[in-house]
Amino acid sequence: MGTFKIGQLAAAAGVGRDTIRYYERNGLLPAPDRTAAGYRLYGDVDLDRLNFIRSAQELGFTLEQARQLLTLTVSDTATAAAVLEITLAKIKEAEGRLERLSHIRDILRDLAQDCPGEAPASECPILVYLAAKRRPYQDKAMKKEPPGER
Amino acid sequence: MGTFKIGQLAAAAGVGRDTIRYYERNGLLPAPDRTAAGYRLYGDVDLDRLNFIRSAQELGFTLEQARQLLTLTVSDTATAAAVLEITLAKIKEAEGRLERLSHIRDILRDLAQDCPGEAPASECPILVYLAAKRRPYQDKAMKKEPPGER
DNA sequence: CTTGACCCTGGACCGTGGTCCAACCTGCAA
DNA sequence: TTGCAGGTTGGACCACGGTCCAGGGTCAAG
Repeated sequence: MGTFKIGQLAAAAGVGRDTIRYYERNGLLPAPDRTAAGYRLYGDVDLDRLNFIRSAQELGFTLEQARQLLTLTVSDTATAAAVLEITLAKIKEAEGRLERLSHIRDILRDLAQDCPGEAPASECPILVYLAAKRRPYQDKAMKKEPPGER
Repeated sequence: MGTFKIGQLAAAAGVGRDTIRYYERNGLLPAPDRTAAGYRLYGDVDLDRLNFIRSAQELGFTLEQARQLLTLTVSDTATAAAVLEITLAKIKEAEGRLERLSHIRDILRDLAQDCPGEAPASECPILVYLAAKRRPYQDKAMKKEPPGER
């Protein structure tokens, strides 16, 4: 407990020194006190914050979302509803990804099943599938959100 | 049929001109013939290649993998086994992601369920979860592969 | 002849989450 | 005193898959 320099905090949290400075630059950690020589000084709260961030990342939150969640934890006017909103959005996002991804897995699995090990690649149903005609592209003038599973 | 300039190919494939030049630089499309003025000239095979790439991307393949798959389709010595290998790896990858992601969704769903809409944020189980102590970090000296769902 | 649409090149820039580097300063031990 | 581990800064660089831009050339229509 007490105060650490950046290397100690980094070691305790399992991140790099640069990561801590990066978080500071991006508003995930407050600018810490400094020694006379300019060394950053941290306390247990900072370790807690780093751990919070890591937990949030493991749940798929971006750093920006982690920042928002941290703001809510220290706010004394925020209600749980704000946290719930972020979380519900994350759940929807996860479900969308799950659906797309399991669809992809199903297609790949079916194709792989029919693939004869020997035999020239040209007969492989996977390549046949990929080479199959697509409906010709029509504009829709939509931008954003490229293909892939996300 | 016949030959297009880059803008026509781009429109037909539903990608940007820059994307086509980017693919060329990265070996996904062969360097095309040029007019006397230096304009790129494409044919139907190029459209097929672009469509192949888009299909591959939709199945979650990276451009590098798409490039490998394209190489296999034109190779006359390659066997289906090589394609299968890439595909099986992709399936395993998809399954890993699915597992991690559905685990995340489950946790978020449980937390969201217990979250009281009104009430100060500090009582929200989501924030409580994120603020919970982690087992202190011990080195393991492993690098690579940060947290998150991937 | 000019206009506009299209094409060329090389290079910068985007988001995300860092990582690495040079050049310098500090604090402690031998 | 010197060495070395640690700290400081600003800025460059990584993957990935593009996107955009400036400064020029080309080509057909009016």
